[in-house]
Amino acid sequence: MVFKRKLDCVSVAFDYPNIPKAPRSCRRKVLNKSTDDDDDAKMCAMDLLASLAGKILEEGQSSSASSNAFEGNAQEIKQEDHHKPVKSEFSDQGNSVSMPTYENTSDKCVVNSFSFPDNDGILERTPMSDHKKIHGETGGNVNVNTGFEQGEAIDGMGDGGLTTNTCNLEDKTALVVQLPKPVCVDMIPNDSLARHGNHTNLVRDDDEKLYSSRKCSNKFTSYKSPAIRRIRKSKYWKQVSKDCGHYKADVGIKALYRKRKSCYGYNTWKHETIYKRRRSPDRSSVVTSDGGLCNGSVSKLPQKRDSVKLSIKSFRIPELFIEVPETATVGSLKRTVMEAVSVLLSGGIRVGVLVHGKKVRDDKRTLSQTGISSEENLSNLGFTLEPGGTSKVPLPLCSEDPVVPTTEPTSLCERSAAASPTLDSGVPHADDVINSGNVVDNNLELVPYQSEISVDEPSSDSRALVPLPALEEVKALAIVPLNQKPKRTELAQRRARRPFSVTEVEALVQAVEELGTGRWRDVKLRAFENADHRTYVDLKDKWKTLVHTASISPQQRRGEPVPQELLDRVLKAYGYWSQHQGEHQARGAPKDPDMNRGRALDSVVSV
DNA sequence: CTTAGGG
DNA sequence: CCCTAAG
Repeated sequence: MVFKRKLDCVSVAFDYPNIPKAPRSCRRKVLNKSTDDDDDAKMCAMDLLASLAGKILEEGQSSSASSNAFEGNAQEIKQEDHHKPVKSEFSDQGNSVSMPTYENTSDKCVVNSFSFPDNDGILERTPMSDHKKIHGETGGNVNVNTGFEQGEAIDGMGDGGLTTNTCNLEDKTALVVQLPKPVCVDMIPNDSLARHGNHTNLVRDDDEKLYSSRKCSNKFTSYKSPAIRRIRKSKYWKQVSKDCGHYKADVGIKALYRKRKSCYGYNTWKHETIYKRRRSPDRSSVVTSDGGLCNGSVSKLPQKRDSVKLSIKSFRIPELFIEVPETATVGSLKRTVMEAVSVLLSGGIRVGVLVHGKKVRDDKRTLSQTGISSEENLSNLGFTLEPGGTSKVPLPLCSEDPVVPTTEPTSLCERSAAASPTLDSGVPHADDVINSGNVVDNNLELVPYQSEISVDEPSSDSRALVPLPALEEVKALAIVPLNQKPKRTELAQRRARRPFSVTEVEALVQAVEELGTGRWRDVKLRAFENADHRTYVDLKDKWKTLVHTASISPQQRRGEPVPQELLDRVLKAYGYWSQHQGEHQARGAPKDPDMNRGRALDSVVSV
């Protein structure tokens, strides 16, 4: 019961309903993609904890108060949040990284770690450049550390109880969710525990350093028009990659950028799923999400006296990249981190149990059979978090219109209004907004670093990875993510394809006829001012293909057929402007007779 | 930031 | 659609 409450509490932490959709992306897909033969249940973060606990507990305290507990906790948390000065979030422990002086408004950071033992959350930021240092000079492979590499280090407890103080990874790139204060999983009803659960203080992990680098900061500051807005990237990102010194980071950031920019990413929060699971009526001490774990499998232990008590001190999750404009509120920052974590965890995580450093794969075995008992030296017990859980949530689709903010449908657990004024609104508040109105663009970027991992040569990357933990098992685990879904990643990074409609083509042709082929920005402004997803580069490219299309035989054309009439105009304009470079550059439709002579230009569709 | 052009 | 070089 007690432990249950605790779990609920934890779960609550992840339940952020109305979070303004940060760019979710397909990364999530990656996370969910992994398939494992293991019987390990695939579960979400909360479930994870629950599972662990349940697995180890001898007696399945079938508490039925889950729902209530859950809600109750949620409430409390909200209050807590409310009372907590925003400031403390970052200034605690003096460890918190003081924000360097940024010149720009937005910074991309790597969240190396954060923990949430009690109630405070401290987020540290790390500048890419430093990030590199931190992770060693393993080249751009640092990121490969995606997975949950391993867990271990269990601090035995003398009093018969088992305390798994840590379940973390060596990987420093991992985002650490730590529960410094042991979350006791104890069968013995204990109010203190329950209370404890409601007051989680975030404790900063001193081992993990996060920095911010101005290099990684950017200039997504004040855009004026959508057109302009959507143009800063390549250079910028390039810079970042250079500064950061590693490819992976570059990739990740780019992805972030894109996502933020136009919500091309897929909205993949799984809050809903998480929530549902949590709410599941038969959700007991053990979560059985995918036929994986079940109470039965772990309640073999003979008697109560042989029960095993343990507490999981911390879990570490893969590194996350977060981009937050300086103008963002603390609240949005919180949400960002929360979302990142939620996505990551909900994406699918499995728990591995290590006994004496060896992974126990047989879920059917009892703890005692496995050597886990109160009489054993529990320090031999370890847990690992493995990516690879399979999410059942359907892949999110890319929102067609980036301008339309997606509001979290599942706001069962209302977000604390106290956290930030902007919290309850799907739409960022003024202080959150950088751009003129594209909500999406203002959303924070979160990308599980893991998903950013190698794309082309996973094998080589994994090889060059950061030093892996000593344990063989651990190594294997660490590599899993890499080999599991490397390819997918690439796709996620690319902007979704959006074939031009005939209408768009027409508008483009029209504009080019009037402006020529060397003024894409103007074309954009004139004909695609409101098409945020069409950059002038896109238009230029489209024109390029149009010219090509018009030059080939209809049989060779693909995709939605473009009316020959338009193609004719394309060639006409192409020919015209090819001979009149520099002319009419000023503006206005070309009056050159040649242009109109060949065909009835006058019939051009107006606006 | 824009263009222009190759990938 | 991406990336880059160049202005």
